[in-house]
Amino acid sequence: MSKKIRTRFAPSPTGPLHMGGVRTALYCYLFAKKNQGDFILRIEDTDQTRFVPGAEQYIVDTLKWCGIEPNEGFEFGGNYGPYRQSERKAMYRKYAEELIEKGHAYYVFTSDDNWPTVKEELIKQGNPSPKYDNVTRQYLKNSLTLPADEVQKRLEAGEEYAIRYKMPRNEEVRFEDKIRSWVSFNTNQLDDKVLLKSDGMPTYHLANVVDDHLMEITDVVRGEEWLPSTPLHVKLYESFGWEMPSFSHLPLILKPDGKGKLSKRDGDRLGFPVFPLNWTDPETGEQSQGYRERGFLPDAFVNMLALLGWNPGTEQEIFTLEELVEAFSLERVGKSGARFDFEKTKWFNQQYIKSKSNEELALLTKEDFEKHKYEASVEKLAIICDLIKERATFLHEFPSLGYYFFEDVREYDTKNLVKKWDGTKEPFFMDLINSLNSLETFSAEEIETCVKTKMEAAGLGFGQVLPILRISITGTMQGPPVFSVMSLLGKSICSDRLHKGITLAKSL
RNA sequence: GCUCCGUUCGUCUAUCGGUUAGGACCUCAGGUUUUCAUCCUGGAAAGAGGGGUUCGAUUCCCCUACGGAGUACCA
Repeated sequence: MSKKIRTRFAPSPTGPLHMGGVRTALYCYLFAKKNQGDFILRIEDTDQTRFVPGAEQYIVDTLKWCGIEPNEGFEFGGNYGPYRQSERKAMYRKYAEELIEKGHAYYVFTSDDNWPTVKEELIKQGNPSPKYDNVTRQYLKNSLTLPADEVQKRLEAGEEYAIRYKMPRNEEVRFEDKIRSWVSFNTNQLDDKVLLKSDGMPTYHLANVVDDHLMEITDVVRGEEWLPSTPLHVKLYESFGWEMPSFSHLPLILKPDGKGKLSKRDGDRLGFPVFPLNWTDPETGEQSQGYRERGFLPDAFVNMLALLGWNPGTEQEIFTLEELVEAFSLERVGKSGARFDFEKTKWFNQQYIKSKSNEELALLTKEDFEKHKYEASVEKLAIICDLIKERATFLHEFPSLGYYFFEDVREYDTKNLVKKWDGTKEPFFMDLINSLNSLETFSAEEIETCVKTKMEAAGLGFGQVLPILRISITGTMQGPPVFSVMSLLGKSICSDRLHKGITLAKSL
């Protein structure tokens, strides 16, 4: 019996969760669920200077909206807490010191740490990125170069210090990435990363390894930007003597045009959201629109994200969350970055809107209708949704697509009305109105047969009658079948609008 | 600069040495629909370049080019 699979999503609360982050969370979730495992949310807030109020709640809200709720974690409970690293602060120093005892790390006292100045000097000399590494540390002031008794004295005096990892020289570090297969680095390229900062907080590197171990994480699924620091994490596991999790580094989501990864700027520039939910920056008050508020269904958003970088190897494109869980595997995640395509994203949403039942849509859009002061029962809304859903890409389009069910025609397509109208048709339409008024049930079928018989009797064709009818009723040549619209509108409104339409036609 | 990762239609991608290189978005042309949308049919559209290995490479290896990420007491 192998260990239970446990994955974690570990964002830092520095702002709204980017859609790339959501995708990482989604893949973590899918992988865990696929293997009957647990999905955990851990907040990585070890850099307290970058904390943004509201960001943690945003993460929680996003996961909930997407339907990928953690089994345990921040705000979700569990036995491995606390799940916020700032609340775990006290425990990290012990682990850093364990490394020092084992000879894998060393102290750097803040008071005489000459690295910042040395580094600046090296940059001036043309070294693009000087490293605090196994060579330079010999010439820098730290517990390796200071006399042992002095180090001891300073420690006892309570001097402030940071702890750095002592990266060994010329060692090959290999690890297997589930997406990229074997990756190797030489430690000579690596530097002595800070493990514990002088404020007592761990850096990501220490915290992530310690917490993943303590939380019994079996599979680390994270963004590609972590690939270069993975050898350090591997060395850390080795130094502690801990079992290593598997690693999977996800490719980036790229901007639709040009170069580089997708950023908030691209969304503003090209007119699409990059965040799942609305976000107001607490500092600047700047607003960013979310997918939810833009009228996207969470399942469509999730489906799109899932296929951006992963594919099942079949031609299926529409997946429920359950189906995604069933079909998912990390091995089928692509290696290269995927350019984001908003057109395709819209297509997904359209597919999901079409596939929803009329009742679901009614419930989903009720609020949008009410925002426009359009009140109707869910039953009636369902009928309206049925008529317009194939014409909608976004949820919020429903009210405008069906506004004429709630208020008078705002704007007439006079161009087409003029084209189709001539005075000789007036008697026909007056007669038609009378006949319609005498109809029993005013059902779509009944209206249609009525119009047809009248038309035939008068020797008129669809093309001569329908456009006028349609424009009178809805103002436009576009839209759902007129007879259904008329039926829903009812006899008296139709009669009124027809009269109005004819009057308008005559005046043009 | 250095390290690592990557490279199939405009975009997302399938292909695990032999295919007319398949699908989807977009796009174009038809058809259904009184209109629009939906839907259906069809078209256009791809293996970065150069070397190998092989009877045979999109597929395996190397080089080049290009792209990306990292290079903080940020995550």
